[in-house]
Amino acid sequence: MSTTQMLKGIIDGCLLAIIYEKEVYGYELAEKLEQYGFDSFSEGTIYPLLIRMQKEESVSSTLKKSTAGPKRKYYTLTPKGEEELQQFIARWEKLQSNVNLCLRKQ
Amino acid sequence: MSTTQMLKGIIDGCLLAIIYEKEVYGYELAEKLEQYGFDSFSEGTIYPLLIRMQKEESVSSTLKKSTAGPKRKYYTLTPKGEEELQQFIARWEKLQSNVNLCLRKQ
DNA sequence: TTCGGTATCTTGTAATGCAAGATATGTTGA
DNA sequence: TCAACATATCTTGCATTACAAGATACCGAA
Repeated sequence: MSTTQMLKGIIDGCLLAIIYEKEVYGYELAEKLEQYGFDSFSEGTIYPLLIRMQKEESVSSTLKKSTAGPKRKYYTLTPKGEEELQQFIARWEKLQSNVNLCLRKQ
Repeated sequence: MSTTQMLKGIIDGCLLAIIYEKEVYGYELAEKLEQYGFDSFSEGTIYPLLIRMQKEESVSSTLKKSTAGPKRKYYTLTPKGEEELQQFIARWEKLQSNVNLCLRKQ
């Protein structure tokens, strides 16, 4: 993952972090991101990302019955996903530092 | 500018911040970004951005002779650009806080 | 006069976030 | 019973983006 991916891929990292914390399903992820202050990540953003991440073997999923509604697809991190989370954190911290260097000057 | 633009448009904000600090030309901007820790923003990224920002009247430019080489196009912020810089700073701070909320949990 | 460094710009590509909407399941109440 | 609603996932198509690669041009010095 290059710097490009970093700039564009901030949500990926957030998803990894939330999944790491606790097994969650897609719909729940959208709600959590909103709780954390993001302005509305539609499912049109999240589901394709989860599918991609599963194809890349960063997450795995299992279907479970819901109390109300169709089956939920719960996601957990694979070892590869955990590694990617660590790499994301490192890149995110570098990005923060770089951008803040640009801004501090004024 | 939406959240999408925010995620993708971090470099825009950095350019605005650097130009605000001091009149600069494109080639110089690429060097500064590298100084600040960014991993190599090629001119293929920066020049199209500057052209777009000028079209949107966030920056204005004047040509000046160089000590060595072709004329340099020096950029300064317009009032609109200054306003956008302030908006970028606000969005950047919100983004930092949101992402760090996701990460802090683990 | 040619070579290397400086400087800007263009073209084409892959990836991204998302709006919009399709699809499916379960609960509830009229 | 069955219509309405909330839950839940997935797909399609679009505009934007960062960037690699390379074209163009100018200048000074060897």
